[in-house]
Amino acid sequence: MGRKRLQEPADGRPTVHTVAARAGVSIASASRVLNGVGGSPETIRKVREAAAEVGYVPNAIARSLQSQRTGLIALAVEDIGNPVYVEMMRAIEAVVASSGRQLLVHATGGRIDNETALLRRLANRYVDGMIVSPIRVTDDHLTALVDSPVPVVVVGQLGADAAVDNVRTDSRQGVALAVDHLVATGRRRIGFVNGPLDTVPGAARDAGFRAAVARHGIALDEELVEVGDFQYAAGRSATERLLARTDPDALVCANDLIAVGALHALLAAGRRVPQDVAVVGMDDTELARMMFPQLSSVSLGSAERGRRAAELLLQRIADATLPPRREQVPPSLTVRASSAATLPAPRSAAPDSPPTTTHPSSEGVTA
Amino acid sequence: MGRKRLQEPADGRPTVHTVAARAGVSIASASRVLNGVGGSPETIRKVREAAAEVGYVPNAIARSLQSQRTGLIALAVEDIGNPVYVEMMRAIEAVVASSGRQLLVHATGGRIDNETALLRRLANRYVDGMIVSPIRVTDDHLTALVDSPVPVVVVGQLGADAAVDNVRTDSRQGVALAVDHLVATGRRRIGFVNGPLDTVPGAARDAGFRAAVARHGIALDEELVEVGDFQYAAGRSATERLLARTDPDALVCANDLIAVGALHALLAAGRRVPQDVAVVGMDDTELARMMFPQLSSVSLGSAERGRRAAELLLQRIADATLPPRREQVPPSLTVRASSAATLPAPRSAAPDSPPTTTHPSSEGVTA
DNA sequence: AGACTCCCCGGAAACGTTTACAGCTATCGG
DNA sequence: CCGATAGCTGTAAACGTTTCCGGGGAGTCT
Repeated sequence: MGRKRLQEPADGRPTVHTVAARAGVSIASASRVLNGVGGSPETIRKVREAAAEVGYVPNAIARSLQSQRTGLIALAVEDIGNPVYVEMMRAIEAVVASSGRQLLVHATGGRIDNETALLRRLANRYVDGMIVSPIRVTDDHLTALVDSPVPVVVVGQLGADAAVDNVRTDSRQGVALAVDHLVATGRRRIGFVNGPLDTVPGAARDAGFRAAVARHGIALDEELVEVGDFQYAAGRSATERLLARTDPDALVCANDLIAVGALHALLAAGRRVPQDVAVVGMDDTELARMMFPQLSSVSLGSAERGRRAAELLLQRIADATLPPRREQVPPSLTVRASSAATLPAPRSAAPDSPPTTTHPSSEGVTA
Repeated sequence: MGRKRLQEPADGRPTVHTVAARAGVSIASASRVLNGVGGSPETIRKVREAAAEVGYVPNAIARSLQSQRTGLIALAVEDIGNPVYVEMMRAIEAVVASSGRQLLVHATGGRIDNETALLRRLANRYVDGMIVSPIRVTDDHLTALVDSPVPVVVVGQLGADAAVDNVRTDSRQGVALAVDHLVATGRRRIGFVNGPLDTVPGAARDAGFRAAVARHGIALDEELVEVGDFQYAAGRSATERLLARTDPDALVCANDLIAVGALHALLAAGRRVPQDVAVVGMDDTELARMMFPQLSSVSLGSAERGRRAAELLLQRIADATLPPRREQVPPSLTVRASSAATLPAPRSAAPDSPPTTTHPSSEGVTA
């Protein structure tokens, strides 16, 4: 009658009230037992029994409302299909899961407004923190990052003074590794298939390529540079455009998807890889090992960056007063068949036959 | 002093109380205005103004507690790196996002206990529904599915009588398409590289392969069948084992990752594809188009299945009383370079390799 | 003018949990 | 033997929102 609270929701699902009533104790005691803090042996027994009998499962939302956290970590990346993000996601997931939390994945499609909206929406507190790997950064975006109501860690370049936890790599140096390797193996007409220049990685890689080429005293022929999206199809058509107007002996590609596209364009154009044209990709994803010939690729440590970003985030969630930190993961080059220095003898083949390639060695050599 | 409720949390973040106090109205009125239901023009103005001034953002958790839903949909798949799941995920994400919800992705790693635990954890109501694509199914699992406290849709085969929404394909028929195509192009010693037989898709594909081969009157040589995981590396080593003991003229692979591994093993063993050995993969992922030679592959409509599963789930969330439904997506075969060559029917005289006719065509022919 | 309708508003309950607080009992030390 | 202390328990507040309900005012129709 004069009960203050419905003990059994219309739903029929048991709540802590149900358990408490059945065990003949107060909800406070029930809650304490269920959380493993306090309670006499007798109470513990009764509550455990009652909970088991009614099949009680705590409501995560009510708990979150009370505890002010959800146990969810968000990850926002551009393209969930890009294997580099898959690797990063796996690494993040491992750390996040080991802290008992779950990962919520957002695909932004590279649309900046999308991402900013996401950041603003963080204010509603549905996640405890967020890892974001922005491909484009605007001022609006940056302020949204800085005064985000929940901890945010950025994977990728960011303005030097931004007060945001940040894990980055040096993709300029990454491109330099590729160029150095190609120059060292005798290549001189080195082409570059990049992603959009208005993206952070695109701009960095462009700068890195120009600097590296210049460092080797090579005058850069602008015809050797082509731009498309960071995708397979775009990489292929960009390479086709490049091949239509000039004749490179090597190609540096801004990521592995582009490199695979380039590989197809080259083979379709009758170029042999690596005999006629060496190809080096970037990100060193599983895809690089899966191609034939296997792709040389510059690792930007995406898994490692993901792992560190997740750790930074967890630390910041634990202690919001930490100063903003920045970590850097060095790039490294793995040389495989697509740019092998020593060329195996090609099979005797008709000029128009499909290109013969080197045997897929199971692994490459890390430089 | 005698205030019943703190109007301003220690946090400093504005709540609906803050807004109401600032606007000089009750929290009920504030809430109504913020939700766009009711309110006089004057009240609306005041509340909107107050909300803007304090930068109010509703707390998603409190809202969820009240409304009994979170706006989250979970997706549980075995391997987030498998492109087939990426495609499925993309399709699901599109539907889910269009309903204003968000997708929560779980990677189960194929461990069944993991998945069952996930299902049980659903009871804590953190998500409004779940799409799961189980690779193994046990009784325990099945009961967890059936009496799940929140709506669940299964992508994949499931016992005929299970009262769970279910979107499936006919992978036996899918394998049959591959075998028919290979037989029609003159292949006779057709090998099969499958995934584990204790998985649902593995078992179905095995049965489909045996039935299809038998239907063509070919006595199956058990040496032509090999089993590994549904992964690239496993596909490669399984194919190596197969090649070490016998000599197929075609390979059907249980998914595209296996097919890529097979491709590598074949090329490493000096076999030409498709001249010596034709290869057909399964799932028809982007990977199939990215390989060289491009892979023929049987599409099992993963994107379509994902899309339909998401729609079923949304419908069930809207109306829990719907009867369990089952939908089926037909498989289809796309022929590309990896199985394009027709083998001369008589095996008696074919010492010389046929001329190479394949080059990476941009697309294949759908059968 | 009175009754009826419609709309708006505020109070308060509700969602399901955790936890601060206070009261109680039992034990123990002095 | 008495006071302090420790451990357990129950009451109630709190997390932030939505929503039911009743009251009141304005407008309309008879």
